[in-house]
Amino acid sequence: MTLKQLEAFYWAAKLGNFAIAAARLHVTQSTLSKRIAELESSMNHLLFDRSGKRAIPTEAGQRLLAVAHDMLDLRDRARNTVGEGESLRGVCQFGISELGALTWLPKFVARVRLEHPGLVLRPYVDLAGQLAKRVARGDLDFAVAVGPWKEAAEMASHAVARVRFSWMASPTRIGVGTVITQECFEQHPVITMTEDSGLTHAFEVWAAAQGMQVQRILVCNSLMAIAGLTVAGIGISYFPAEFMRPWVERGLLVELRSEPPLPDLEYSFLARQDDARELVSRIKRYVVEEVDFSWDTRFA
Amino acid sequence: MTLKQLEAFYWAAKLGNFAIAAARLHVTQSTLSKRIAELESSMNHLLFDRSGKRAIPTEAGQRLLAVAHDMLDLRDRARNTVGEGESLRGVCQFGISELGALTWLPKFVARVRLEHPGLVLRPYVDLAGQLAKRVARGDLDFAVAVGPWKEAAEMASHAVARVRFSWMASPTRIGVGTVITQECFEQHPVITMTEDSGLTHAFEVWAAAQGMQVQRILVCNSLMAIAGLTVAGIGISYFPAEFMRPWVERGLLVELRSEPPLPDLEYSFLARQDDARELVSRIKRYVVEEVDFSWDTRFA
DNA sequence: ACCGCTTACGAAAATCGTAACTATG
DNA sequence: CATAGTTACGATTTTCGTAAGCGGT
Repeated sequence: MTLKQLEAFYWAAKLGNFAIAAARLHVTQSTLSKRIAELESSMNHLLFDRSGKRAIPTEAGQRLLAVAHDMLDLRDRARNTVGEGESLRGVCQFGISELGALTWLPKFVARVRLEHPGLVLRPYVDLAGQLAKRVARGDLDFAVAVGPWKEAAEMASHAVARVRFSWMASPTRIGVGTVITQECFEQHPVITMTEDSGLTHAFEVWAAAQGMQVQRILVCNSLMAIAGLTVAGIGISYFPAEFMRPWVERGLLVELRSEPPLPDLEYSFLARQDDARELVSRIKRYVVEEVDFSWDTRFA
Repeated sequence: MTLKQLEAFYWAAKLGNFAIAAARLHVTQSTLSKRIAELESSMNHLLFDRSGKRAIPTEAGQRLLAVAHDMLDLRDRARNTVGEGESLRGVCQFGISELGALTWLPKFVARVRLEHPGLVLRPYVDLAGQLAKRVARGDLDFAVAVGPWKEAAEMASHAVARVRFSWMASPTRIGVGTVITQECFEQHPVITMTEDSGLTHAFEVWAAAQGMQVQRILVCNSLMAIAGLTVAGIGISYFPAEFMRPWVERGLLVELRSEPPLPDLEYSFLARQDDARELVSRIKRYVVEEVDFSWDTRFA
């Protein structure tokens, strides 16, 4: 029994398909098939029922699956536990949403710089879609963005924060207390971020669920720019409620309820699934600890 | 990183010596050394401080050690969980002490036969020393006996029961309430089991600790025979208190206190350390559950 | 010089991918 | 006939043991 065999078995069982599992592990299907066959023979048990089209784990396979998962987990732990306590060095390129950049990024950077003086951080601010693509390509070590919203098999995501969003507009455009309905979208232009944005994606899902038709005359890739446009009375938009509070308090924007309300957005830590580098797992811990979308650079 | 490497590292760290670890794993020192070197290079960390004579794990090694242990544990679990639920087949030869044979063996056999009709059980009754030797040689799959009392590196033992022992004699030989002291050993012959017995070994340890000189005129390899001799008033001996109660209650024997009292004896499940067969691990569970030295065939 | 580990090297075995093959829906 | 998995086979890589090397005591 080897770790490779267990890994092959695990992913084949998990994905229900040898070919996909093989791709996942960067080996040919033949290799994967053989690894599983070896495992089966070393255990004297068939692990898959191959009669159908999908590869279904047998009873024995089911039992092994849980143990195999723990093994692989432990393998990653072993890899990372060794370098523990030493400070990281090298370069870490990561993606971050604009909102993140304006809220928790400085604290995060400060903390990491303090504990890992030898590590060069290269934050890259962009929309969720772009970030995901870059992580998948390996340009970025990880990203923190809204998601996951495009199912990509090779990506692992881990939710790190929920953020409440509200519709907002300038009080010169819309009365305080107005409830956003389909009607509003006919009267007011909606300003959204570009398509690649996680925010926009969430909005589209929401609008589609209500069967709403929306005129979107303005699309922009910067949250702060949209905020400016909204304050100027160009249209209505939706923002992280907490983050915009200063504007609301100064009377530049009013918060509007909608029926149904916008769902909270989930921000996730996004990395390649097969990236077990110590760098990633350790930095991830800092992200989990430091992410705080209510903290705000503007008032720090 | 492979399981072989982790195993090599684990035993080298645990035993503090590459050569012994290599023997333990049935490979040459060169192979073991290389496996560890590979592990070190795959981790980019030295795992041992080789400066001294003993191989001391480094800081990183220490951390890995715990994880490695869990991994190996999990590997054995993986091997065994797969066949779980199916009934065992084949032959199981195991050793058992006379006391065990007269107490819990029947229940144990009944239970195993019920759940594993395809398994042939071959209990072999002998003294602890012989049993241990046979287990080590591989003649027996396991044994349950007093011990471990000879430190053998390749044996794994797991305590399964404590049994209280008392000095006993015929009331025709010795007054009720007599306290056993050095003096008694000058007046009364002590009947013990042969040297290979765990009981005898425990007695010798005890006697040596008190600095006692003992005349042992009678040595026998059967507990029941010794009981008969003791009832006949030939000498004094020590017995599992609970097991002899029927004799005591019928007035054939009296229980005597000694100063200090005999220690409880620990019975262990004994198997080869490198024997990870499913048979052994599963049968072990039955032993642990069924061992009960107070149950008694004579009255079942 | 001995002990404990590493290195060199060659034989044996494994691993892996290409490509052909088989079975299922 | 297309999809999903297995088998055959040869090239490459890995693994392992023997034996020599090497650095402390």
